[in-house]
Amino acid sequence: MSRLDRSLISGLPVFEGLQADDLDRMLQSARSLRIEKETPIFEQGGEAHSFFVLLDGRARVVKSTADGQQVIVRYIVPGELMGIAQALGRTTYPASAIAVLDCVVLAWPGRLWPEFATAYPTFGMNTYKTVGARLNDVQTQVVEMATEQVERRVAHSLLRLIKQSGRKTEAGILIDFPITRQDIAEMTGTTLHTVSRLLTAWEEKGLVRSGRQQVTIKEPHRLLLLAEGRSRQD
Amino acid sequence: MSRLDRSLISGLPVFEGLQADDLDRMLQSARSLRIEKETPIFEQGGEAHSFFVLLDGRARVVKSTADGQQVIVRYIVPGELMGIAQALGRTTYPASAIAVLDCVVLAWPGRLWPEFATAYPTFGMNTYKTVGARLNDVQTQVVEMATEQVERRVAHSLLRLIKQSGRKTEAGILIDFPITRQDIAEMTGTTLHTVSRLLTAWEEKGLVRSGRQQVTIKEPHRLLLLAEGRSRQD
DNA sequence: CGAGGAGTTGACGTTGGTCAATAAATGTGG
DNA sequence: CCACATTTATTGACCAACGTCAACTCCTCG
Repeated sequence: MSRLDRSLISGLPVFEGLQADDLDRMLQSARSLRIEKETPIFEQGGEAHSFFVLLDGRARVVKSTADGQQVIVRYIVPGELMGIAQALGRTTYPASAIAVLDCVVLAWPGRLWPEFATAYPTFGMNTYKTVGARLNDVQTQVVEMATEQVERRVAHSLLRLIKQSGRKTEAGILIDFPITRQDIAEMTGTTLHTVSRLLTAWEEKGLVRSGRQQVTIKEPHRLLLLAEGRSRQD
Repeated sequence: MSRLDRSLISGLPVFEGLQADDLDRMLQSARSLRIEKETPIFEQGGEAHSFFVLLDGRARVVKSTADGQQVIVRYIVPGELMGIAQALGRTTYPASAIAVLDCVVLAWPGRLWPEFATAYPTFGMNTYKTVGARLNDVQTQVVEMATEQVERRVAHSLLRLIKQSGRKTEAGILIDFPITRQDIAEMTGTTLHTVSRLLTAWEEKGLVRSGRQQVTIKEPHRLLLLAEGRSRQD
């Protein structure tokens, strides 16, 4: 089996502050996996056998209800942790992760978590910082869902997406992975119909440009005004 | 200053697995505080100087938007941690906590967190377990807000409240602290009007009994059916 | 070239929010 | 202990946001 090079992870925020030989030792227990587009990386309710760092591609984290409805909790971009149930004392995954594009991930056996946390306290702290940020994100999302109406929620979601995963183009900032109306609906608690109507309305106003499985924000600033609810009437 | 006795905390889940002398040492750096009803314990955006265990009373954790709207993120009952920003690498509190009743809390200086986590790893793990449970809770709440309509959300909220804070009475299970229609609305992302209408409707069906600042669930099972969306038509 | 996935758009109805008025309970000061 | 203010709750009338249903178009892939 080919050795994993330290340079794969040395630049990532989660591994910041770790010594070169720490990184090497951590990599010795890692496996690298390729996951094909639209296949699951781990599944809700399944035993939390591994935790992961996404090296390449994009993943979406999805939580489903008993009756089959689902919500996209977040998107994961390269460099980010996922599936860290073990770090939170869980034995099963609370959500599923699905590759949005072909992905490369590093996977560590979940049972190594306690050793890692004590052997590399910086890594532990960095991980918990991530957890803290995510907890805050999802709480913010609850607040948005409770207080904002659909138009603002969708606007906020798009802004978050370009912040995390935007690529500058001539036309504006492109969300850098395929995303459908349905996906946006599942992130914001609405229907693909409403998302479609919003996007066409915004397109007419020159805020966005959208097509099949892609959205470009042409005027982030004006979309932000809309998201914040200033920008009285159209 | 009076010494704090180990029996204050020895039975609490967060301190499970710790030695008696560990508990004693931890208590040496704790202060005990009384907080009056309706006053803040810590405030959103404020410097995270301390973390807390609630010993007596009830607290509500509230997150507000820039424009003053607020959402009740959760209620805290005796024995639970709160304000653990430091454990998640945060320097400010992401939400406020307000005493719902007169409260007694133990407070530790936030800067002690790193020492605690290394000196008492069990405590650290227990804390992160709590964080994991809360992250899961709030993600579940997002799913509910995205997929369920108001009636079911309110039903779910009440069920969660009696689970966490219910007291058996002759009439049914009482939510064991003062809670207004407005509070329930802020937990579920609706208005006090809608909550009022729902409660009176449920009262007519014999599911609950409610009055000023109090709610009793008479038939938890039937309310659960309603929350789960089985129980077709009325 | 055909099938299936993604998107658009119109018509319609319902949920639940907004506005407003009133009542009931609690607290406060004289 | 009573008068009055304040907080909490109830209820009706109205209507808008947005979900549902349905039909149709346009891509893309095999």
